[in-house]
Amino acid sequence: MHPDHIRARCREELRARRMRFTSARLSIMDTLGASTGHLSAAEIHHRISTAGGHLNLSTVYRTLDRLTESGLVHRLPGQAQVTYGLAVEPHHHAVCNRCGTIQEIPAPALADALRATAKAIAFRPESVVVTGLCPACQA
Amino acid sequence: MHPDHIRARCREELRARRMRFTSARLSIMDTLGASTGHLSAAEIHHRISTAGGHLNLSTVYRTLDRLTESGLVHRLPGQAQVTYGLAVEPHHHAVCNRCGTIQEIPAPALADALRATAKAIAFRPESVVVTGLCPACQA
DNA sequence: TTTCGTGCAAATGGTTTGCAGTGGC
DNA sequence: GCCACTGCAAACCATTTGCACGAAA
Repeated sequence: MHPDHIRARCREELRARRMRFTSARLSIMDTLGASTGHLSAAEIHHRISTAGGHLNLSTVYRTLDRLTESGLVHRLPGQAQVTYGLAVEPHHHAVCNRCGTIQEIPAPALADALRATAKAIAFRPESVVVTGLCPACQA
Repeated sequence: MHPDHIRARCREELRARRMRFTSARLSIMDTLGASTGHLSAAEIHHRISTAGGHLNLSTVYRTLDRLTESGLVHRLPGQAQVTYGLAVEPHHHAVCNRCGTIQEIPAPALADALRATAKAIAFRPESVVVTGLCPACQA
């Protein structure tokens, strides 16, 4: 996603929720936007540091919490640690039970079935995580 | 699942993998079989203790690892802790992002779409976790 | 100026590990 | 008897929390 677009969206969403637009929030959104996959809190912190930024790890955690609550960021529990990604749109993942690799799933087929199934139990779905074995680990 | 059936299956699977049939493994399998939902390591440990059994918590973890590797048990990463359940068959769950409640999803519709989608990326699916908001938390 | 957000450091708690002893095969 | 498995206690490490300072509105 384009940095300017992220900045704009971030500002807008934060304002809508009466949350302040801070550099911590922006740099985390930027970092997530610059990454193709999901990142852990530690990875985000590391990337910001490497890029010359400065942000305390506990602030990363707190900020991710707020952003998750606000719906800007999406949380994905993993085997050992939680990872985060920009909440772009219904976003489906395949997580390998052995090596932990996360890959995106092209959603269309799944989306319809999901909607129907979720409706049956009054559940409002945000994303689907399929766990199993990735191609490499099937050996 | 019936205790005798569990015991038999446990013995059989363990033997097939040259793993020993121990009381720790059996009591964990029993505990999981007696529960309708998934349980955390701590809950399993607590239930065994309450039932008069004795099993060290670290043994519970190690045993669950081995059983998971063996495919007897199924691991489900949650927000704060990992939970485990008997690996009975493609098993689908809806996990609430807010309260963490796990509910089962009647699978049929989802299962077909899943199979097709997974095949496209050569992923071998074991289970599907839908995250979102449960009915109670949609308020 | 009033809150809300952040840095820092210490605490928390689920999970892992080293080592010595025990039980399955 | 051999070696995988277990108990115990200590270590680990991701995440959380308390408090005081600093910055957004």
